[in-house]
Amino acid sequence: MPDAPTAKGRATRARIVEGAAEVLREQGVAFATLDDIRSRTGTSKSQLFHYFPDGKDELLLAVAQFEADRVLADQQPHLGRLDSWESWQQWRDVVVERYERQGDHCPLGSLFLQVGRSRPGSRAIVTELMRQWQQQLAHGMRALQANGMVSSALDVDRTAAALLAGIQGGVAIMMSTGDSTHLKAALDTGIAHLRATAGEPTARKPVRT
Amino acid sequence: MPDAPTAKGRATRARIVEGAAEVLREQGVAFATLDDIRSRTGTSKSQLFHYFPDGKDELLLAVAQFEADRVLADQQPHLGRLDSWESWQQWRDVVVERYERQGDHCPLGSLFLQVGRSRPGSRAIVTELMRQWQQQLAHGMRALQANGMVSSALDVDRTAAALLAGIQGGVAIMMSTGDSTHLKAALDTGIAHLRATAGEPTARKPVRT
DNA sequence: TAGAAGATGGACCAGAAAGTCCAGAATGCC
DNA sequence: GGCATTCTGGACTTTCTGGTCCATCTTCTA
Repeated sequence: MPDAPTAKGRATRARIVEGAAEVLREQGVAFATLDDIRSRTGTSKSQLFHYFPDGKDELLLAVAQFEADRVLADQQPHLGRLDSWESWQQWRDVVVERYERQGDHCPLGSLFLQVGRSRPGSRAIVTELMRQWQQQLAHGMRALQANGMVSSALDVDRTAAALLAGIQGGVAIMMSTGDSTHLKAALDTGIAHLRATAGEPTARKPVRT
Repeated sequence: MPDAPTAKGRATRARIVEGAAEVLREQGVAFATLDDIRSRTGTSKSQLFHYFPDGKDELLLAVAQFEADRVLADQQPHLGRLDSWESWQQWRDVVVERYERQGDHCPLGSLFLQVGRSRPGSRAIVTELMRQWQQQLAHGMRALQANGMVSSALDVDRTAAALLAGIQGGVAIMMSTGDSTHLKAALDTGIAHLRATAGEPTARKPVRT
């Protein structure tokens, strides 16, 4: 049941997904019950199973997709325009701010664990998110190369992969410890690494916390 | 009940923790029941609650500590002797190999989610693990500095934090996608970043957080 | 050796939560 | 307006699982 036939149905379905996302973010996937979601969204049990016939797993998967879409959307328009040091810096700040605001909860990570890595669905969502994210980072790095701001010898794909890993790990550590130091370190070091290849041995000091 | 009075009791307790760790790694925390653990370890319900009076949460926490201890132990002795490029490379290989073998399951991450970040216990375990890990990385970097192989102006703590974040993220991505590319990229880029500072007496300005 | 403390087995309980079902209201379509 | 489809409400069932309880066996100690 990907789409409901009527407008009313679609609205209800959307309400369920969004409300479920809220509940999951607040309580954690492991502790959220269908009844919590039901009461939060003002729906009945039958509605939940009407729109998600395969039950909780299907709903969780829908929420995962919903959250995954937000991840990249929240980084725009900066992520799409990484063609100057300034825009990289702005993007960096947005990422830090977004995850600091999100607090100590990773909707996607926990959803993934709950639904189970075996399910192709959940894996596909995460894989695709990572692919797009990394691709946009790489695109930004190539833009810098085109502007002569970064060495053309830089292995863009590997560097983008490393930066993405740093972000993910920084977020993960922040979820665990409540401290965003590692996220900032990963971002700043990653950007510094780019700058270091610019060919200028002169130092820069543009990073702020 | 941190320790059992008799040797037999201690052995049973250890058997429970180790068996539980196996079950959790195989099935995932979300799907493992006390009965699974009970049958795997050849114990009875009463034994479980005899050694872990606070029930499942306490057992999970003990398993988390058990797994956390293994993480650093598995990286030794390399992690403790990061004083040459060769040893860094060996350590890098061990980390990749360890996590590739572990497959698509992160015992610690899922345990953390299940027990709940609110609990001080689980947070403390992860925080302490990250602290020690990062400290050993920083120690290795300082050894390189002492040998003149890395610029003395390098902000060791920040670089170590970034590298740690990269590892965590690389592992997380590997869990999700089954691909260790990001982990390798994070490690290799991190080490390359160190090497790049080798001949630079003039330093980038370190950034404090 | 006898009593106490610890360890073990397993039946039993209680609550929770996913999922089912059907009646009835709303809505869209001709 | 009337029929068909969709949507909604909520009671009910069923299964699962964490946790309790107590009787019994083993081990240690005085």
